[in-house]
Amino acid sequence: MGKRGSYAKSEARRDSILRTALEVIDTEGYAAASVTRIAEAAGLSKTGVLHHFETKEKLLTEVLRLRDELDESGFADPTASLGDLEAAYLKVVERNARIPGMVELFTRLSVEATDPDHPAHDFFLRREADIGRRIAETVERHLDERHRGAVEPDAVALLLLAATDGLQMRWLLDPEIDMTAALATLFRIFDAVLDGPPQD
Amino acid sequence: MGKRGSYAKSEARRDSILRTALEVIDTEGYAAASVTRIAEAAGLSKTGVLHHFETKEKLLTEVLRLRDELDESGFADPTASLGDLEAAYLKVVERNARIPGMVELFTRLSVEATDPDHPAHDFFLRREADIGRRIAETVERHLDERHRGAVEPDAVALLLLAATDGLQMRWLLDPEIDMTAALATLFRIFDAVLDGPPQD
DNA sequence: GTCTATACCGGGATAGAC
DNA sequence: GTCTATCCCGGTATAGAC
Repeated sequence: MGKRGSYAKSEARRDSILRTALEVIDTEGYAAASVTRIAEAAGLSKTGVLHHFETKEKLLTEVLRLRDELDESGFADPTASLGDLEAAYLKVVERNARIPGMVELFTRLSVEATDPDHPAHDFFLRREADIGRRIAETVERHLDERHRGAVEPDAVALLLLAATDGLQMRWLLDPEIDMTAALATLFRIFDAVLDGPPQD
Repeated sequence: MGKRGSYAKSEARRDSILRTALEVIDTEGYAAASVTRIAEAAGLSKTGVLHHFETKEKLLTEVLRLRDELDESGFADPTASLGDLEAAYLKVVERNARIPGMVELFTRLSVEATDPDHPAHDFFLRREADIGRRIAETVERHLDERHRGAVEPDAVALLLLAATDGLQMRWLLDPEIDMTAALATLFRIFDAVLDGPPQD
């Protein structure tokens, strides 16, 4: 040992780079998601940044991971109600609607990561599974309080996530789209079905 | 004048190239969506293909436009019922679930075309508006028969389109996903709400 | 282990030669 | 109008300073 200091420094550097990248992309848009620009903003050279993350793709994957961590505060709660979930979810989407750069980064990486060989492939697979499971659990619990069997929680979770991604893509194409309103409508529809009379 | 024959020939060539491209992508996947491969399959040189379409992006945009034409037979009918729409819609998605190459092309272009300067930007803007309007009209008509005011048709159309795009993206990431089942569930939920008691 | 300098590669834009 | 030369830029690989 005696290397402890180095590890700590490296960790701090990585974190500092990621937070800088996050901010730069938020304020300057997706165009700022270049290694050069991020390095410049973080106060070191391009090579310096790459020393910590190896490739651009890995760096950006970590940026997304950090963003998720910061966003997650809301719907990580396993005891949340459906209303809590909706509120937390809409809050995140509403915030996203002000940072096209980050949404674009997320969407582009989502598509790239479709390739099983892409460094972010596993990240997205896990991410979708994790968030989906948490949503499904909340829906499941909601059903306990009323009546079961009407709708499969997994299907609701999948639809909610897919609709969100699709809306973000569409919003990038046409910023006039009101993502929050559309998702609020979807929640309202879910509510109507989940709270409706039990299926026979 | 005197060039009439050329125009006709050029039109025929364009069409033949597009149909070849469609088939090649369907059978060989997204990797086959290269100008070289398409040219080869269509029996002319790369330059020959580009002579008719200028850039790869414009060529691929036209491929998507042709695919839409071929798919549209189903839900172009302005007198269709909600059930008809659902059947036609699910048929298209079900077919897509067998041709990852075309879905990948569509998804990738969707994201690229997000840029207002992209040659396919207007195409996608118009496409989404057109299909959305048609869906909304069908929903609207469905509401006439029962009760209005419960849900805005435009919101339903937007959600359906967004969910479809999101599901396709997710399916590319994880082919285990059953897109058709998920969309069938969404239709079922829409039905439940639209057929429910009028809102007060 | 952290970081810089430099050079390389590929794509896209630009400009000038023909 | 085309073809080529050149340059810039972003990402990557290597050598070496500290």
